[in-house]
Amino acid sequence: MSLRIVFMGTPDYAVPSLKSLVDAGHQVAGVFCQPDKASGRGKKVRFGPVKQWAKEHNLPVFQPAKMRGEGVEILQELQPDLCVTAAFGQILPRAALDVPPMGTVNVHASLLPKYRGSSPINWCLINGETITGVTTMLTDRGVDTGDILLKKEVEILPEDGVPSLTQRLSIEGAKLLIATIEGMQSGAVIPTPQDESQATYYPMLTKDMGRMDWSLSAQEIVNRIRGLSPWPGVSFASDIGTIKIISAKVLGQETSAAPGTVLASGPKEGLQVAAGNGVLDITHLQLSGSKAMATSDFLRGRSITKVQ
RNA sequence: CGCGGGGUAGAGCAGUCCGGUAGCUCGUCGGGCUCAUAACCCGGAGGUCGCAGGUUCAAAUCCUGCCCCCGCAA
Repeated sequence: MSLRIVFMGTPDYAVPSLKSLVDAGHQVAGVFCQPDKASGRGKKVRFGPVKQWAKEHNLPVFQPAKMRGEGVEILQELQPDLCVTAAFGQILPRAALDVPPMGTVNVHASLLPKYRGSSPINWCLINGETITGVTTMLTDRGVDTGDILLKKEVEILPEDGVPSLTQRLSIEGAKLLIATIEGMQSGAVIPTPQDESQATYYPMLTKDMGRMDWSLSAQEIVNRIRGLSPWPGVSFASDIGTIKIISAKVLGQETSAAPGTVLASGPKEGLQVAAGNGVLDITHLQLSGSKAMATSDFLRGRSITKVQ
């Protein structure tokens, strides 16, 4: 049976879920996303991915600055059976949660109750997890604390960064969402409270998390590079300016050199730096103001002798 | 008008302020040396200096307009 649904989401991660609702034949009565912000070079206003997609498919878009008040009024007028959220970026007030009779389903990019919070994908990578997943849950007043509906595991590949993992999770999330709604309608899906003793919460990322700490092990540094890409990234100061690491790997050797010591730097050797444990081989980097490139290319025209 | 960096050989850069022979590292091609090499030596090829116009005896360099790329900030 087709439902009348209001969708709330903003970035790329949310698009497949929205699309799956439309493809499944549900009536998407409205799409909420964060207000447009002047962004990018030149301060141009550009639409977020969800708004873009919604516009292209002639779905009504609403962008209240705050859900409380104005947003809730719009929601009430839309009279949805169900609300679906996916990386919406706003916490819904109780008045909004009270609107849809069937509740508000959130598509969260982790295996709840682990990795609650706004940046689960980043944190999984930072912590070096090998398995993550997506969870559908009934939103309550806490952050990612509602009853669980369905979960699906997703493997994290060694070469995964935030963009690639986000893409796979968003697709799995979209499938899980459809299965969840079907299950709710048939009664096959039973909301299950989260095990609070297993819960973990991770905060939003901040810019200063991207500062390099050479005392970490090479593997930990690699994990951070993966989990903090593309923003804020991991960067360090060098004798020629601030350098952001695009990708790096752990070199299979030990060193007694102090963390932060440049062990090799050249077009052929690449850039090898001693970490707290092991050696970091920086394979792709980007000098501030310049574009990203392979380290071997970069070192044809520049040389790095010191890092901090 | 948010701030800023950049476009020069296949790649990455210097040269531009102060106009005057197109330079460096790597790659590539040929030759040499070595038990050997991400080693070394010798030699060569390869560039409308982003595009268009202007100034000049002379423009990568100075002036004007345009195109494209990137960092910060948000």
